[in-house]
Amino acid sequence: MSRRKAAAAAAAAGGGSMSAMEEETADQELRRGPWTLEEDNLLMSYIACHGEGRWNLLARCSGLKRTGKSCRLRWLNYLKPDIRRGNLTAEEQLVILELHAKWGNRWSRIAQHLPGRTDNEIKNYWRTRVQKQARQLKVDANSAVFRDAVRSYWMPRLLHDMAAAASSMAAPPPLMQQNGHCHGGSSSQSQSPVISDQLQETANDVPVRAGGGYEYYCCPVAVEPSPSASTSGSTPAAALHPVPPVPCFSELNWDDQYYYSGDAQIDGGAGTLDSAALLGSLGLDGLDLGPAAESFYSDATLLDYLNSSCTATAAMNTIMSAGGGGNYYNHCAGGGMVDVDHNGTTTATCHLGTARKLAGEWGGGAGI
DNA sequence: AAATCCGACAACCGCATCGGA
DNA sequence: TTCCGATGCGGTTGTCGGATT
Repeated sequence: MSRRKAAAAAAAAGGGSMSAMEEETADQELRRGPWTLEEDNLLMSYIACHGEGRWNLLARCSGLKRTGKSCRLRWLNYLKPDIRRGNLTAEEQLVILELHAKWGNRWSRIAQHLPGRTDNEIKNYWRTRVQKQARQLKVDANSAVFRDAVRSYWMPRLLHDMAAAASSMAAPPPLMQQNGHCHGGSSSQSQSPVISDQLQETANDVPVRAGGGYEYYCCPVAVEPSPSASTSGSTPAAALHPVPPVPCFSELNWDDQYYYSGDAQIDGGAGTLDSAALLGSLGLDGLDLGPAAESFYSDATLLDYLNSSCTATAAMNTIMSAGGGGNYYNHCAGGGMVDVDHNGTTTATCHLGTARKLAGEWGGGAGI
């Protein structure tokens, strides 16, 4: 749009038609482009006195030579006091990836679940980071292949970053390092995940789930969130996940799980997992598994998963959840992950190699 | 050192929706 | 019911600074 057009629009928004001369005047006076400090101060002081809203009136009365739209955008995206600045955390990125998979380009809706973040910021993140990865893979960012790749590689990576950040004193779990796909122990910042290689591999592997050395157990299921619980929790992720009225992980019989071999389910009842020993082996002594277990929200599908997957991985999920302090994801285990999204999707992914490793290390692996 | 490229993000635009007259 | 202004939303562009050539 030309500046003249913008000026005309601004004048129209101001409430009346204008003559050619008035249009010319508006054209000359209307400011565009980056905001100056003086303009910001003017806008902030006006809003401090009169409050938000009535943006066109604000634009006319504040002395700002801007359109009401421009004022609103500047305030909402930059000046508003509760705006969070800085890089998106791994947790926030996870939320974005999850919610975008669910809702698509509903930036404003997604932003509602990330307090302090604007739709514009999320949109930019998606375009600059996520779509870039898709471009490099030569796949559509909205394609199933890309979503699979994100879920299988990017998300676990972010989960690992979250856990590492929350339990920085603890050494990375051994199983996190023995899987080349999980970037275990990587200290690279989560803000700019370098996943192209992994996603490239994923793009090749995902369509061939069997026989590529991977076995997945994925079980998406819709779970409507409880509106009343949407405000619980102090973190954005916590706010996303109300406690469901279903049995939690702690109620499961740890001695009566099954191991998932990919080819067959093998009764793992003989392998008793000692949670304390598990914690110790991970350098997470003293962690209270209770809250972690509580955070391991469950539903019928998740229980199905637990009954058909690796006990050790499930334990790892719980432990990492405790280490991460979050109750959103439960957690990357060397390429395997359980994702319990209480806004809609439960997805469990188990990496066979990890299952074997865990089972072998921790005493329940007979037959895997 | 200059030119170019590229990522990040602020800002703009058109359109849709809402609400009041 | 219709009109119109205000507001919100998503797509796109512009700008800037750092990295690379």
